[in-house]
Amino acid sequence: MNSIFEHFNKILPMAEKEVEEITPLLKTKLVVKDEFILNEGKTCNFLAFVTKGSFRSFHVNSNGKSTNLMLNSTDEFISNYDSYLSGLPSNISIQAIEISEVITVLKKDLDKLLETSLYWNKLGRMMSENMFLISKLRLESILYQTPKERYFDLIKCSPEFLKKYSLTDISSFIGVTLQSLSRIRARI
Amino acid sequence: MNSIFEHFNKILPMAEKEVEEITPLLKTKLVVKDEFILNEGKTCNFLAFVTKGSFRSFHVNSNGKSTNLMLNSTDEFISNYDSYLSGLPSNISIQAIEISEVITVLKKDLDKLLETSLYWNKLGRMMSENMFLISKLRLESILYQTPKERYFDLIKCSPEFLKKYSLTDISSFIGVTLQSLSRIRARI
DNA sequence: CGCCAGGTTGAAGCGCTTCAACGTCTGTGG
DNA sequence: CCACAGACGTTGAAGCGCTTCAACCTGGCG
Repeated sequence: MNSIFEHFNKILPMAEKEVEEITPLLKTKLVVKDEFILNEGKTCNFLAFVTKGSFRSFHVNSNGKSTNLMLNSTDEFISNYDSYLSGLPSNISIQAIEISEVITVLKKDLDKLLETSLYWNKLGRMMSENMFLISKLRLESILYQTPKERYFDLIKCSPEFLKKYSLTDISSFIGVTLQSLSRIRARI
Repeated sequence: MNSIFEHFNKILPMAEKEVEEITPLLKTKLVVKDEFILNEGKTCNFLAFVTKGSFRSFHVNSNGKSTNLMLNSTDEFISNYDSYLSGLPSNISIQAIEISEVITVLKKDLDKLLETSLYWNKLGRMMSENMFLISKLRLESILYQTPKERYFDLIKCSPEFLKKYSLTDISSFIGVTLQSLSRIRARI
């Protein structure tokens, strides 16, 4: 549980009261390689915090083409946040890339805290803001940059990406085929 | 002021107290055609609610290519929300497409309300959630769909788009050149 | 009338996709 | 210890869609 408390504390320091409120709501879960923690078509009724391993969130479009929306690893939250917020079915699936461990909390439990607690509303607002910033960064890189620029920015800003994820997953994240990424890498 | 109150009330009903808190912070502003209400490089220290007219938010990349991030019209908020949240310089400019009117509120004033008010924290969280949903929808349409699909989805879901905005602005919003959009439209 | 903004159309070129073949590394079973 | 399969990545060739540069059309306005 410690890593998720540290994470919350970094965003907005918790008092004793908040620790007591959230602790009974948290569940630790082991996930095997290739296991799905969310399936397209189901509503995402939880948030999960990665304590070990890594995950890919991907969408399959009407032509059967699969695209990685997000790649996430330790100390990051994974969920289909729009399905979580709206209660609508998820249009993405989330799958473990390797053997992993997550801490989960259910929406129905968090919603109870949001009714009255200023702390959890502030934290919720800050987390939504953060989700927004991540989503907007991703949108801007797709809108403003070429695949080549996206790749080189990615490995410049977070070189560990290449170690954490396969080129197949990275190419899908960048929005090109594996072959194109291979050629982008070849002509350095 | 009425339209922004209606907007807030739709998201989360206000009590007398909240109306009194927010009213002195709101300023109405007229904007002429082509006027910038935010310039790239400046920090966005306000939120603006459109009561009349329309705006485009656009980015100019390192090659000088300009791309419309958002197109907005009446009863919508405009701001560079990430610059607003982070305090960092904006990477986009916001320009009036036609003669317009907005209601603005400054971040420093809103931040004061956020310190103590449960209402404004709830509303802030819901607005962040909404900004996130908009940004994610946009990201997904760019990531998962072809320009052709984006265009036809756009005019199917909001036919008024074609009346509100020029094809030049729409093409830049969709992420193709004006010429390509023209050809997409031609081969129906 | 002439100008200009907004949109269309044509032709050449480039980048990404697709399909396909081929390397390379790793784990597994004979 | 070798043979083989399977996952992952590279490379080749053909094709398609978008871009670029350019010419042209049209309606609105001074």
